[in-house]
Amino acid sequence: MPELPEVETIVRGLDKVLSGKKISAVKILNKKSFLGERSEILGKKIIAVRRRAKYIIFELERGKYLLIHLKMTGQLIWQSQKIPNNKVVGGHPDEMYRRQDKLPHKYTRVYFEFDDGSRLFFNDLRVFGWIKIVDQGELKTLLSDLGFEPLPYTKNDRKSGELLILGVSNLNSIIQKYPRRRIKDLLQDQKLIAGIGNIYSSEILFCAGVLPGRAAGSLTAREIRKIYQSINRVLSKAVKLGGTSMSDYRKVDGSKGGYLDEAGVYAREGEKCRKCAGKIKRKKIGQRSAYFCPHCQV
DNA sequence: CAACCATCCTGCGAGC
DNA sequence: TGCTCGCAGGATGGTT
Ligand SMILES: [Zn+2]
Repeated sequence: MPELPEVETIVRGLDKVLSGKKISAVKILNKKSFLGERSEILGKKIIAVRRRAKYIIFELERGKYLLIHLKMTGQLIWQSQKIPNNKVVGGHPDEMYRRQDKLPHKYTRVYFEFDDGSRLFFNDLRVFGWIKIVDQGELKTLLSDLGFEPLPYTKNDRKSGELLILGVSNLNSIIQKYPRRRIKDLLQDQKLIAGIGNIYSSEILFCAGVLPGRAAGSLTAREIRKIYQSINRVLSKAVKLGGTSMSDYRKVDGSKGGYLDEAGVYAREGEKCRKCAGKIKRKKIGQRSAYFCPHCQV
């Protein structure tokens, strides 16, 4: 669920509040959601929180890491002990979660307690997500197959350096290498470009004016440039809005809503296109719904 | 090689 | 009311 903008948002928030805190307890409410021996992280400090693709990485003391994937419905909420309104929320904005009041609730699978009494809750309705204890070697292995990071200057894994950032020439090479694959599928392939999922692939292609089912090899140089620009525009706008995750909590905070309020096509089947008078269509591409405007996209 | 399928889970809304 | 079906922001491993 959460894609790059949502993961980036939660990572920025958590890095601020968790850096320097010591893990004093780990409560595992669902065994499938936590992989590893919990004693390996008890008493350890969190040095930093960052991400690579849609993976969240907690760097701990003495070469240990917590690797987290939110998958479809994962959500992280940090809450201070003294001021419950002082919180950081990110991940899935599912309605189910909004109906729950106190934490932990029925979808909380794991939570952490820190030395200052604050807590971090991992909620995950569908139990696809997980938290895994790894060392540096395992971390590297698990992340080794990931492709380019689409956005520059975000908080991805700095140690891997600038080589990770997607440039227009990289996009060209990818398209040349897989000319028969559909462009939406390429954009979502984590081994090629890391962090784009089902919302933003549709949004990017709407922005670029390209139909999601187009074979990569049929794209003109101009269209490829437009797609490249759209990747940057759509994702950076979503990051600015805090992803799609936090609208509910943002309303509580009196601030603005998330990206989905402004989505051009995603989950808007049958609704009016924002650029023309036509209606948004939905079509299965690679077993997932692709949304597009048949008039604005060619 | 690309497209399709099932799988891991839980819940919602539409239609009968 | 109760049932089935399709759907949901991910990723993997298998088969045509
Ligand atoms: Zn249109």
